[in-house]
Amino acid sequence: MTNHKNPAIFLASMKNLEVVKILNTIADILELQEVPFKPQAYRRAALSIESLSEDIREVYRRDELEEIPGVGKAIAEKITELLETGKLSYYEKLKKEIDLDIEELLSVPQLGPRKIKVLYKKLGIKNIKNLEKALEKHKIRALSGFGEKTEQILWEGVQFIKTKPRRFLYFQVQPVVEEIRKRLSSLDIVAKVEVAGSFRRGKETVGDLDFLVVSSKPQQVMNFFVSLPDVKEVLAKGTTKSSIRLSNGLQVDLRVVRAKEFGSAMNYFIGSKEHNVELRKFALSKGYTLSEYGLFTLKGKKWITGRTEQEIYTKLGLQYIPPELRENTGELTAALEGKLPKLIAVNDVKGVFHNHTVWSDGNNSLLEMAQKGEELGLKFISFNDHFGPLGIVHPLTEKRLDSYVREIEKVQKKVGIKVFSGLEIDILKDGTLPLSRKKLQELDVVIASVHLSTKMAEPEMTKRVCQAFENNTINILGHPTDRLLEERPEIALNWGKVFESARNNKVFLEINGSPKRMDLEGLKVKAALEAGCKFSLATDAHDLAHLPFYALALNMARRGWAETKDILNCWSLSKIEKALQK
DNA sequence: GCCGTTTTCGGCCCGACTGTTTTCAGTCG
Repeated sequence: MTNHKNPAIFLASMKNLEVVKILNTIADILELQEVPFKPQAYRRAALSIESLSEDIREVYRRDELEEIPGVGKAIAEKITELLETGKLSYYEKLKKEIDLDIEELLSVPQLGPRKIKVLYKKLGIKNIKNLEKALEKHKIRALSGFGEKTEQILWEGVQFIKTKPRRFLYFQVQPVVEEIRKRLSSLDIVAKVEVAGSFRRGKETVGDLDFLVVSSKPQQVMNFFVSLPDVKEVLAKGTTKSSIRLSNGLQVDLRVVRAKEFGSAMNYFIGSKEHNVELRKFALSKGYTLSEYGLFTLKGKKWITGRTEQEIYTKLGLQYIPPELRENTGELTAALEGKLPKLIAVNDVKGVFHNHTVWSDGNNSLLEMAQKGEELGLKFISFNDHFGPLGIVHPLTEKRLDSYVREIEKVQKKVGIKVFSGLEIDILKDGTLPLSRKKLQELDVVIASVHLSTKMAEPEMTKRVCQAFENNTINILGHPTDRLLEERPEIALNWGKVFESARNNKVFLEINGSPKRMDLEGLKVKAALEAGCKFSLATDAHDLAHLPFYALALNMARRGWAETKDILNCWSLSKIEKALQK
């Protein structure tokens, strides 16, 4: 589990993403040129590199590029050229050959490589601008293979990406999921309803929603589905598969299946696509073929199983893989070797860290928050109101700190759960904290976060954070990337160094469940875990209503392969207190 | 271009829906 040998992890390195993007564009171009099979190869390589948990330059330095799955001699040579010279002659050559903005055109719904090729050849369309003009002049319906309807769809597609809705927050679609589930369940003809897709995998944002229904009357279910309230547009309607778009822009897909197909259909619909592709290949290697209709023998296509997901994985000789792990980041190999982690469940969480009150920028009192925590069945709650320089909303000051701590002691006497005193303190520009070591040691839980001067370059920001760790008064690094989903990018950090320093200085990395933060996310949790780090789950609550956010943090911990031994919140109170001593 | 518990050659995940067709190609998930 632990891999301390190589701390030089550099997640989501710009270099990695650069390489990924070029490999994917090469695949796009080759697809356009109708080169068989190569596009897949480039995409597979790109995907592996995308989920790499270290800087590809490190892999290159060790001369291990060809050990990346999907990277062989030819692609390794291309990556080498790219890393050594910053350019790739093969890529430049391909770009010249096609001379159009393939990436942009592919982003138009219903427009793929084949149509793009025709549009280019017949009308010289190179980008969306050209496309829109041709659509306006109704030039496209005249082309063979195209028609009035296609023209209409492409027009809508172009308009759609102009006002393209962002990805939706998990938290934001949660009530939509419940509403649709409730409505579908209310039908007598529906035997079973489940949500699949990236929502089911617990991703922090989702592009669309996928529902699966068991019913013997599919047509009736479809009629009901496309006439749900709030449907703005019906994108497709068939006997087993339909798609709608809600007025907020969220697309919802529905598939109706038979009971004996339910497991295989769930598996297919939960994805991820990359996981499915690998699983199907794996099935082939075992003499089976897997589709949404079930697991069949390769010869004779005899139905083997498909009623439940568990049966499919078992039949293939694999451990059951929980949806959160299905991202093709090594779960298949682990399942084959029986080495999947035992993921934490909501009942494993004994309490919550990082809660704000009226003492800084929260809406409720210490007592109200503690009582609500008790009501939720928690065993402890940690108060971490803001402490820092100007720029933070209504922070605690040194003057008010003593009365804050005394107030927390009073609250402790009034509730039946453990109440920890603490702060969320700013990490200043130079890596110091705006409060003395002595004062900090009087508190139970010190969370330190970056709030100000967030645009620092990577080396300086890394130094700033690691230096703060080395002062040895910090228990937890708050919202480590400082990102806000769809709003604000991550701060620039060398994650390998940060993880290493956190491990050495016994600083827990926060998994912050505030819906817009969801920080750290799964892939980084996994990388930090491999570097030997431990974590704390945070609500970042500023209101009573925010206390349940730890369930969202839990999603990310699960996606990051974390177990109870890795998460502070799951430990006994005495063990927590010991771990927090500085 | 990659890869191997049928393989170093000959495969490469699978099926629904739609539009333009007159039996299928393209796109999507």
